[in-house]
Amino acid sequence: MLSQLLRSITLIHCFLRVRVRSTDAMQQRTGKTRTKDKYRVVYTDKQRMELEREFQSNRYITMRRKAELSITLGLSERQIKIWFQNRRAKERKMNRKKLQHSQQASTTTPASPGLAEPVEAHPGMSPNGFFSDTLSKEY
DNA sequence: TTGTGTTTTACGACCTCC
DNA sequence: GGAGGTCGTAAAACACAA
Repeated sequence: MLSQLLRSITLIHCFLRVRVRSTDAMQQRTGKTRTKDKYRVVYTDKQRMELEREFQSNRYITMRRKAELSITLGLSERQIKIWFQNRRAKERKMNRKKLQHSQQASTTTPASPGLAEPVEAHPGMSPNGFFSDTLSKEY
């Protein structure tokens, strides 16, 4: 309850801060890929395909694979990390949609146990959604 | 062509683990 | 304390109906 309130406050704060963000200041920071003239880049089909293929074989990329992909695709490790984060978010979103549809379709009949929330393919997940490092730190 | 909805990069705040 | 996770969001890019 209290934590939810705190979270809402921080999100509002984040929102307001982002609204007044200066791209000039952003540009001066190191390691950032957003610049004044390019808010974001569009990845090539090859980059997307390779990232997607890696994602299909493993939802959580290892440090080694990240370094390898960084070289072969010409992206920074940070970009690869964020791509995987966004890709997992996309998958969760799709799963939620599917779940909603299946629940709507079966409002008269209770959903089968197998249709419960699709499991995020991460064995070390703790109950509140966070993980215990086992996978992503392997080499 | 244009208005509108969706998807794709990129980020910050916060959290957990070591 | 740092790395990397989620969540929510901004804004560019894209898709598509009217």
